[in-house]
Amino acid sequence: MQPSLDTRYWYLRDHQLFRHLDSAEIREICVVSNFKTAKKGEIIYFSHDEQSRVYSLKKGIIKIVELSPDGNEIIKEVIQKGDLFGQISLDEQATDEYAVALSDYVTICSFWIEDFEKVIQKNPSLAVKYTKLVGLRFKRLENRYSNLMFKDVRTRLLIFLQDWAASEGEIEGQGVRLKNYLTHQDVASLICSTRQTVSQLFNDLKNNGLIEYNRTSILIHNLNALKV
Amino acid sequence: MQPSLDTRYWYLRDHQLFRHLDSAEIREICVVSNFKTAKKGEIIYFSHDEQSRVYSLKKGIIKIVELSPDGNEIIKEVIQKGDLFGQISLDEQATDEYAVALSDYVTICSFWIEDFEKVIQKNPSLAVKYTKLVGLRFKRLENRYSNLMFKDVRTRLLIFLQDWAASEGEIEGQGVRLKNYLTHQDVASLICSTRQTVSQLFNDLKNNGLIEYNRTSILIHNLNALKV
DNA sequence: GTTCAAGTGTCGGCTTGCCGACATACCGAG
DNA sequence: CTCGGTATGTCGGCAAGCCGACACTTGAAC
Repeated sequence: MQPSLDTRYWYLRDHQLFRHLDSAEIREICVVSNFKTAKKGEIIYFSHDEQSRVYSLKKGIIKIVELSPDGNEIIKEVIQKGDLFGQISLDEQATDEYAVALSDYVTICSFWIEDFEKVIQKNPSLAVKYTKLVGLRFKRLENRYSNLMFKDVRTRLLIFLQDWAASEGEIEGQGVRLKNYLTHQDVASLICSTRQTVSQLFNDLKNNGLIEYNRTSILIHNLNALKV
Repeated sequence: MQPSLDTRYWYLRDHQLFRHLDSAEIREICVVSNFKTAKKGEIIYFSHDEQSRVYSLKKGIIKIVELSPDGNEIIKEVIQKGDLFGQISLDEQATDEYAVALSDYVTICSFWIEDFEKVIQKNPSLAVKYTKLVGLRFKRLENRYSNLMFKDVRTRLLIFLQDWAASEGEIEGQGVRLKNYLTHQDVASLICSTRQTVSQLFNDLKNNGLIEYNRTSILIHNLNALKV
């Protein structure tokens, strides 16, 4: 069930990638866009047709997951509103990854990479913006990689919390509050550790008075105190 | 000492990124290009001016290195002919990384990212190609990342040898020969391990009759026998 | 309210592979 | 040839953190 052209128009117009285009250009892009919704727990893409697409998250939160050979899941990324995912490198290579909705009311918008390439070809400034976005994602991954190499689990968790707080935290008194949509297992998978270790570290932090938390929310009393 | 415009022209023309451009376009790019050479052991870039550049390796082999907070070096990538490196995300963000020539006769070509952006603006099809190249690097990094998460050191070394053999190996009888320009320390840093462990594993492989090696060359008797 | 599955807390044992220490081998410069 | 610096070989001790096991908590479904 596709939303009306108008709705799509307003979403695209709102996206940092398309903001600077004029309305005729946006309308053109509208035509080749595809919208989809999902609710918590649903798997969002997997099939082959859907692997040749670039996605953008309009609403909600999702995680990108890949299964390891031995069946463990690795979370490659948590995607926020506005982020791009899917075949952002614009090649056709198949992957084993899929996306899972972590919240209700997930809405995503997607393009065939062929269509998207055409759009890029037509809008040089879009080309530059897109290139930079992909580059940014590269940097982010590089960062995770070097953390994994150099920091122990505890430090990785602290960095993870800081990043999370920086991107989504809401200031509350002296501290920062996070809406917690991740399980310990999720966090473990994001920082390359195990459920048990994460659970233990969270309790350490709690006992040291650095955070409060429950299943739905995390309160970091003082961001600076988390600094390594 | 810059090579002649002609030399530059032929190099750029040869690069997969620019191959489809016409000669006038390439000449324009020539003007903003910058060439540099180095020999084994030399450090290639470090300063701030040189961090706002995109590089392409014309000849030789180099490694991209970053120092960890505690002084250990992490090899982020071994760069082969034609590969891009440097500020490929096209932002200005400073990094602590630098490049070291692993062979003699290293030649690199670079662009100011501002210039490069202009080139992209003029040739949006270049943006698509560039994005795909970055995407390739992204995939490679993702792979390393998931290996690091899921495989033990021994397996990572085996995978590393297979990849190396696939990209540079020369068939010799039943096996594959590699020109060995990496020290155990280098290999360790690439697969996230330590010198000692790598040394030990290499000897295991040798004792099991899977490989022969010395400082300058590695012979893998049978690639399939390395398969995990 | 009851039920049940998913998420969390906690405990030891155990393994990997890191680390320091030191010996040895190799190679280019003089 | 000798020297010195770099690369490699090898050992044992040690710690991080993984893993299985199991109990407890929570919240949504009925």
